[in-house]
Amino acid sequence: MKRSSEQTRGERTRQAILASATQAFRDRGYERATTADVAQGAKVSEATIFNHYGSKSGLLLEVMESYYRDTLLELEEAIRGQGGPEQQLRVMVRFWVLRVVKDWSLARVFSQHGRFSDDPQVVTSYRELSRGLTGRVLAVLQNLRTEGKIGDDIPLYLLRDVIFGAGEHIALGAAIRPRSQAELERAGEQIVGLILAGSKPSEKSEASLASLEAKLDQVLQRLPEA
Amino acid sequence: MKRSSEQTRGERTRQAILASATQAFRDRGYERATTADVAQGAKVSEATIFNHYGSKSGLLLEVMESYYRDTLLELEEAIRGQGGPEQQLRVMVRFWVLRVVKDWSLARVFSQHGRFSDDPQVVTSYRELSRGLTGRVLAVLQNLRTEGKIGDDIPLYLLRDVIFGAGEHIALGAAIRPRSQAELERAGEQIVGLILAGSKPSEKSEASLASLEAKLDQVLQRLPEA
Amino acid sequence: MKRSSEQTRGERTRQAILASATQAFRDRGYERATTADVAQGAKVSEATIFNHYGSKSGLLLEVMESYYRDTLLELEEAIRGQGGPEQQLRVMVRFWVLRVVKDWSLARVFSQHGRFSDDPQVVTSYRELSRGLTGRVLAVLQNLRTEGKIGDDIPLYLLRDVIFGAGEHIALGAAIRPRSQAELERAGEQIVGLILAGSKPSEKSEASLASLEAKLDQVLQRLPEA
Amino acid sequence: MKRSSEQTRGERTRQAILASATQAFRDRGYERATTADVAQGAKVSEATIFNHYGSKSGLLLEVMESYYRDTLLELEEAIRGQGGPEQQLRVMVRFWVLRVVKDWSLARVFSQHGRFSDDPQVVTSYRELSRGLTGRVLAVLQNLRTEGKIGDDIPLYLLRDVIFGAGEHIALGAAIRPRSQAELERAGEQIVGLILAGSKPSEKSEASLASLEAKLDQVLQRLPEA
DNA sequence: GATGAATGAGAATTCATTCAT
DNA sequence: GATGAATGAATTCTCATTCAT
Repeated sequence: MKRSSEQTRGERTRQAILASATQAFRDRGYERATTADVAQGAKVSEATIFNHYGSKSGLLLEVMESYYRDTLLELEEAIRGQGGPEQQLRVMVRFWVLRVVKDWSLARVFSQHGRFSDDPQVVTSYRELSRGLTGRVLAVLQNLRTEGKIGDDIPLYLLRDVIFGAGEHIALGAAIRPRSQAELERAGEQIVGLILAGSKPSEKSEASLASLEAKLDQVLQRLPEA
Repeated sequence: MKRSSEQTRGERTRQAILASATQAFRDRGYERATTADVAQGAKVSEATIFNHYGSKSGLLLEVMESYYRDTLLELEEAIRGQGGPEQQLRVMVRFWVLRVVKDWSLARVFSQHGRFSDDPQVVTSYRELSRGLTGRVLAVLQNLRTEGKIGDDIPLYLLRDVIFGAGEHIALGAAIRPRSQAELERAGEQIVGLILAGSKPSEKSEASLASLEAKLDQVLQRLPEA
Repeated sequence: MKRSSEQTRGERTRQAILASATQAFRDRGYERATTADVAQGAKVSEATIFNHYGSKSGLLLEVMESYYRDTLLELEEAIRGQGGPEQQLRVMVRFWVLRVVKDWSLARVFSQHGRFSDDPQVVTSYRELSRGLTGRVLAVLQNLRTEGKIGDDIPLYLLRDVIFGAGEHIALGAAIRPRSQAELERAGEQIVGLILAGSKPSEKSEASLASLEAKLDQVLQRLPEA
Repeated sequence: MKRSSEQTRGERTRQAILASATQAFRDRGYERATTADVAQGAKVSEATIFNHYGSKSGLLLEVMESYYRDTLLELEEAIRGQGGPEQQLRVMVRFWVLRVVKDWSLARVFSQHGRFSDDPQVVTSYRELSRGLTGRVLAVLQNLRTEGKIGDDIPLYLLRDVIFGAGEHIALGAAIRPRSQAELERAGEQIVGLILAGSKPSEKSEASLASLEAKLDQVLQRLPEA
């Protein structure tokens, strides 16, 4: 009995369990999702789950890792070939808002248990994984600062917190009063707008307008009167 | 055996349970805090808890209500007598950041179970209570818009989400790398700065753009026709 | 609803559980006796067992302590008022043989898990308890040595091992081919006989021979010449 | 790929499993040694164990048989060419003490499960096997009795129980306070000494000496003073 | 008002065993 | 011969909840 894909039976089972667990954690949270739920969802026996993942927290670990891996891959994909850091930031924030709206519950499970799990591996792994994501954003913010688009007086971590925190709260609101994709993208744009406008070096922007004006004055002086 | 305060014995017991439960939920989260923990902390038997609060979720309900009531009271206190809405916003954000850093775990318990509890009363109540808090912020933001300090193009709920979301993420970061009170207050200031600067109506920059355009018109006039 | 004895309900339940557990461990051994078995035997729910004893190994601990306490008490009772150490030893060995025949399985559970339990309390406690018992025997052996009835060349611990080991093996044999109480008491006597005869200082038998010879000389002197 | 010995692959696998199982039972006891442990130790899959031995208790059966077979062989080897039965007894006891000290845990597994296994084959087989061993000792004791070195009043099974029981208890003590090989051999000698001295035909025994002495005293009283 | 005592309904985890390949 | 994969049946333990006193 062959399969088109080259997965072994075991591999397929693992995937089924992982998918079912992801769903279960999303729907019911970690503690209320039981291994029996997951087994049922994956159409395997509970014992099979333990054969593959060792423990419930081992399952969480892999759900987390797989989820972050995918997310990071999609994020890279989304910003590939985007021009400057500003454009990258726009894409990232949009991406993040949409993603967190879709998967808010899951993200919350990760952030809760990634911090407080009894299983130290979960904690360690979560820290690394989430750093992978936020680090990506911090890097772009750093580029923007280098380009002079973000002032020196505001710490980047704060902007990062604004991005991720606002994203989450939008998701949270969206859970109660659903919003269209367009609205969400717009919200993403506006967050970026807020950040760039609110944190741009203040003297400088007015300064450059002023500098333009000064140059125009020079042009005017050199031109004959109308 | 008298008591200076006029609480009955029952009332004192209720308070002890409430305090213990608050602590337990803060320390261990709702699911992992057991009624036995709470009973031990309050130095009463488990049965007494059920006499007073009927169920574990009933206990959560009262913890939540009592916490929000206190918080809202303190918030009102803090902004009492503050001048304009801008100043009020500053105070509120600073208050919120400090509060959420202190009680992040508890806030998370509320927000998690306020949304997903099996007990519908908890859900209903949470919605109202948190609206009470965010509504307070929205009102001030509305005032700022009326004063022309916030542009029409950015929805206020987004600014609210930025405030609350950023606050939470700062708290979250502070749990790993603790920050001094001064730093936190500064972060609060900067969030307000970001919001006000980033969302201020664009007349100002339009003003200088207009001035530039006027000058360009002059240039065009002085140049010979093509 | 009163009880003739002054035990509380809880106390009665504890006793019932203890009795049932003792029986279950005796009948099936520790690992194969389940907490469900014990609960059924005590006519309580499984949860009640855990309320009272905390864990299965906690239950074993108390079964062990209670059993040793009783046994030691009965032993003291049995040797109370017995004359010299030799008589005491006889009583003890007889007691021990009868006891171990009756409770061989239980003793084996203790000795197995008292040594290899994962629960360190069980191990510690077992060591103390069994020392209490064997110590009693060693003390009597020591007295016998002081009285010159046991030679210096044989270590007492060996005699102790003979007593306890032979007792167990008799019990073991009795499990296959049952023996009457009289037979068992006789076996006890014989073990003591073996020990006293086999380990008595060798000079002594020569001494008494010498004493006999001396007396015979006296007799000869008093008798008329042939 | 050749092998010097002529074992087939299957045979080699069987051996590896047997060795690993023996070790596992010794280290962890029957119940707590899992088939997974055994498989890991033998570097085969769990399924292979079942191919070869059918069940866990089938595995125990073969471990037991193989162990007793080896032990009996070594015992025969040890007493081969030893002179009289007394010398044979000495060798046997010494052998047994050393062996049981080394393999006390394993012996205990056999004796426990040989008696109480659910698998009747294990029980039957254990009975035969252990009879093979103790029978060997009984035979020698019988010879000693025939030689007049053991009195008629003490049953031989009791002496056998003393030998095996004392051996086990010495082993048990040695597990806590390790003893040198010399000490153990000495203990073996002393047990034999005890048995031979303690059970030798009673003509010379102290009881009759005492009785003789008593009669002499009577004679002396009836005789006139010298 | 308070509590000692008891419990039902799970929960995760273990483990010998089977079977298709 | 060997094994990867799967599983049924337990098993210990937890916890909110009830109720007689």
